[in-house]
Amino acid sequence: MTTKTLDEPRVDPRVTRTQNLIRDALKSLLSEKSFESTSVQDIAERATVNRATFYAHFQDKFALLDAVIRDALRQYLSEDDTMASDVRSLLFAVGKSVFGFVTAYGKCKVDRDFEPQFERAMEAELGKFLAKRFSACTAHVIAAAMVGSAMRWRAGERKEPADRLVRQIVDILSDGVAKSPA
Amino acid sequence: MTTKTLDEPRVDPRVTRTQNLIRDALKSLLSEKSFESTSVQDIAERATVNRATFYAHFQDKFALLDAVIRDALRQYLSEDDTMASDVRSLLFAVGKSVFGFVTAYGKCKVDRDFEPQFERAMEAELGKFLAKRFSACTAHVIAAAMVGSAMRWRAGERKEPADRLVRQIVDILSDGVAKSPA
DNA sequence: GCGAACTTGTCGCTTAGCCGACACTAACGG
DNA sequence: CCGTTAGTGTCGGCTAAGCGACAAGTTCGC
Repeated sequence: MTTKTLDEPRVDPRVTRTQNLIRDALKSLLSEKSFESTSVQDIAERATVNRATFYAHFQDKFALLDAVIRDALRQYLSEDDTMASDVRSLLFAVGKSVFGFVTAYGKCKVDRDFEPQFERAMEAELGKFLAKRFSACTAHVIAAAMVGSAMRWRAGERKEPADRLVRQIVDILSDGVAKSPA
Repeated sequence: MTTKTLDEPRVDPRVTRTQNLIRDALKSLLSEKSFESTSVQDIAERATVNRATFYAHFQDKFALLDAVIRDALRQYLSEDDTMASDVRSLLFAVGKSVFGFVTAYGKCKVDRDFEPQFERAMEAELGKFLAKRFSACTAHVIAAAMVGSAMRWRAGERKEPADRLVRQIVDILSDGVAKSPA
């Protein structure tokens, strides 16, 4: 059962195609060079799309990066067993998704533009996902905790095993800070 | 040194893109099903291109197959050391290219439409290539001999080693039938 | 300081591609 | 036999994408 709610507003196939071309172009470029040193021209060229066409679809390269990251994370979140009913297993599944996602993007060149965008996009998308299960406030607390931890772990070059870290985070979130060991 | 003769008539990037999309679509489909059972609709769909657009670029699916095959063979012929000056090594290099090419297309489903088209396209393209070195008549004799042998070899499921066969063909072509063993 | 080279957004005009519909042919199956 | 289904090739009207040029901003090195 795909999510076909029947009221899709008909989208020109050219539009979806060029959007995909542009998205793929950025992904491909990010595996070669830093986001900072990647220009809109580079992206358009790689996508075999005119530069003006790029701007017809995205406000700038940051908006594109945002879209790409959010889509990819949504993919991760939908695949996993994130449909668990009880809170602990749900959180654990989500945590695994997030850390898996961060690992997948581990090869991207780290630069001043990429990192904050990466974090912001993840947090927003994860928040949106969690809002289906929790109150808005709770959802964003969880999202911030998960993403923040993952980014810290990423920056530390992932020395700790992800699973153990995720378990700790889940413990803290579900039982509260008070009950966690000093 | 690429062949930029300076008088290229400027081609719209959309055109080259859709042509590539269509070509790739056919290649991709041929690795899954027979050419016969592949419709123009299938190709257009896979290429994310409208069916009408297909007809703006190719007369029908046969013309497309022709173009795809010829392009691929040209690739093979340009890569190899087919620039040899003496006739024997030139013929040998060409023979290797042709047999290599046929091998590469060995996985394609064999059907009533594909085979003749395959042979015709190869022969034409190879003839064109050889015409740069030989008279038109000679070129086509060689092309027919090479391609015919390769197709026969292909039909026999390639029992003989290609190298030995190519050597025999080269011997016959360069020294004449009279001198070859019975 | 000041050009040179490069990027960014944006605009009007042109063009390739999408759509829907059309008349046709071919292969089935009741 | 004729209705059903699927494919083919073509057409006129609409729309997204390409082009070239523009002003404006950045980063150089001289």
